[in-house]
Amino acid sequence: MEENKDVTIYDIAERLNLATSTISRALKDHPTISEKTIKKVKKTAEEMGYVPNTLAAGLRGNKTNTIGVLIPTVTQPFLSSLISGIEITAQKSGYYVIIMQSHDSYEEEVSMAKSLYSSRVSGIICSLAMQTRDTSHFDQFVSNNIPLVFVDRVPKNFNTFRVIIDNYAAGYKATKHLIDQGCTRIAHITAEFGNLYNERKRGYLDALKEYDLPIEDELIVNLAAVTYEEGERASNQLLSLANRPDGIFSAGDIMGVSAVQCAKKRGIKVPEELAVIGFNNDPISQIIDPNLSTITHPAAKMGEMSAEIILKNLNSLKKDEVKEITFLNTEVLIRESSKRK
Amino acid sequence: MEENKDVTIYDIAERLNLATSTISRALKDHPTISEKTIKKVKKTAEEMGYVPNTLAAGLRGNKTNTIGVLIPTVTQPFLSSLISGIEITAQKSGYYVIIMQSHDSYEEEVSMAKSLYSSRVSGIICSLAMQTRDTSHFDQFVSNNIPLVFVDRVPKNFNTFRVIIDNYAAGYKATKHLIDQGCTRIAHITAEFGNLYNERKRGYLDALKEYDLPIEDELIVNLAAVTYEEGERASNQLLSLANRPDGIFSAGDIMGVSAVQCAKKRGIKVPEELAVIGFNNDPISQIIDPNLSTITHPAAKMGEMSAEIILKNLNSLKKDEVKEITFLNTEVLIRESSKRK
DNA sequence: TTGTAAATTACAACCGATTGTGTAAATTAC
DNA sequence: GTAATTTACACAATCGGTTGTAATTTACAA
Repeated sequence: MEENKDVTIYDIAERLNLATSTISRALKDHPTISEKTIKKVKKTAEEMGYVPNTLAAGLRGNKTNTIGVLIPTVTQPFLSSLISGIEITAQKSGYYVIIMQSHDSYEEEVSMAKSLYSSRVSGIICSLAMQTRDTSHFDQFVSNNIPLVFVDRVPKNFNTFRVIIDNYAAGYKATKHLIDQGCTRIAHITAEFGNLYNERKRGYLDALKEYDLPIEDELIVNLAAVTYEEGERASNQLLSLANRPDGIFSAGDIMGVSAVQCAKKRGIKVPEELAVIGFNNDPISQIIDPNLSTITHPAAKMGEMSAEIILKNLNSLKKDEVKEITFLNTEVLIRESSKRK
Repeated sequence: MEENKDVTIYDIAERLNLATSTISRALKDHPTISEKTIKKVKKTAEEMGYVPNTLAAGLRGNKTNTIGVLIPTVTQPFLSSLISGIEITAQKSGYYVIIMQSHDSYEEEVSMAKSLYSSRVSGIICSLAMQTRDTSHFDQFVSNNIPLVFVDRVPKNFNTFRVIIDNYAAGYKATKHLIDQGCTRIAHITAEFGNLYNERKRGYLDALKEYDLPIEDELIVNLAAVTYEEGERASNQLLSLANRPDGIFSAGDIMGVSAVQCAKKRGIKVPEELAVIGFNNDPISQIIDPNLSTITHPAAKMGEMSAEIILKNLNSLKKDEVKEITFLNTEVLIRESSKRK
């Protein structure tokens, strides 16, 4: 049984009576190799079915043309769009993307960061797991000048590139929109972890303060998980209040959608009796009836930016340099669930 | 500026006055190394901050503990769930997943297959691009005994592992369900490419034949793309017919959802005047009002199975062996959009 | 024709882990 | 106490490109 042994540059060199170094250089259009030789080598390589061995090249050069992506999960619309943006941008520059899911677990994130380092990724893009408090598992990248970009869920005290939206401003804008629509008792559904949600909440609180609207504990529900079921629980809780809110700003579309559906089930009219605005502009927000107003979250764009930052800093990175933070725009997307005027 | 040079087994060997071979074996609990030595080596490795170099190991062993995943896009719910299933299963066995998106382009798929081969993936899982007709770019994997699994969108004449659902049966079941609900004039929205859609359509046609229901060209719409907009176009076309259908079987949930929404806009009652069933059980199918009946598509499970097949066949693969096809179950998920009885 | 610069290609070390084979030391057998 | 095993580790080749430097050839002017 003939094992199909891979064709290497040695085989090509032998066939053409050239040195392997010449083959190697010819294949990448090195200026010191003559046109004729380059053409000849490429043709022969093609004929022999040569496929470069990325591992060998990576080992020698200690780099791999691979960008590691470490995110909680690939199944959330925001994150899969993020990946898509990263992948497309990386692809254009001949880079691969290797994806790992932390499933929001700190332990998995640590282990995967190690794995990514071990496979010598050229750069790493990460959105932190919810459980993550300590980020020292990323130190190895920094101390070895491997570009590291945090996206969306970023650590607070860590000097790396960050690509984020202004969650505070977005939270403020969302709340302000409800106020503009005439809401006077506005509830907030959020999650109990992560700076990201805190910022949105801060925006919510500041908007209420600015317009002298009531800030009450019973109007703020902290969820343990961002799921439809949890959102349902929160919505029911809010809509059962003696003094029911007339507006809900939900820090995620899933919860926003569940709020709309809960209201419908209870015969509460949306947006007349209850205006709802979500966050993210997930596909479901356009499907629900009435359509869910929301805050746009430029997922693909954030992916592109992150990948571009990696690519730009592949060689030029310096350990102690201050890394910039990239803010992307969000917009209030007014749809039926909150349009009263 | 001190470059943090990576710690290698050579460094450990020097520190302990042992041979690199001993270090290498000790780190993986090789039986010929004594307990004491193993303990000592591991402790020192830990202390020195040793991180194995996956590339070197891969080059030497010509294997990489990496599974390549080549799919049209990561942003479709079905595919992101598929990835998730693959990733979780691979992870358990210490395998990484490297993801590439063909964006349904044949050229990109060819180029990416080359890339994956070039990076010496241990196995590859692929769902074909819509444009793909010829699959010879996968021959290299077969001839080099690299396990190859096609999922969902699989080629017809290619002896490899395949993990699929029975699209014919599913199409039949969906149509049969509408018939059971009393529909007598059933339309079908499908896409104009790929065996997968053809099979669903075949099931649809056979169900109609069996119950002597009309099969008419005007009731079958072939879309050029699986998007909401196209679905909307198709739905409007169907609902404008002089002899309007009373049931629609859509080969995807996106189109099913758009059908429901079109009907609502036109004041056609769902399910009373129009029963709709989709395909895939995407998240949006649960959000739309009325909820969309659909066919379950076990995405995560298919991912798990595919990864398991790869893992099982890493070493034992033989070129000309016949590869089995794995069929997974689908079920009719009856929800409001089609429930008349 | 000779000399010098430029163009082209060859040589060989290197990246870091793996592994077949060889060997010295330790243990057991008789 | 010596031979036969067993145990524990060392040696060195290997995987396949990459790259600094040396060597050779070519080109062209003087």
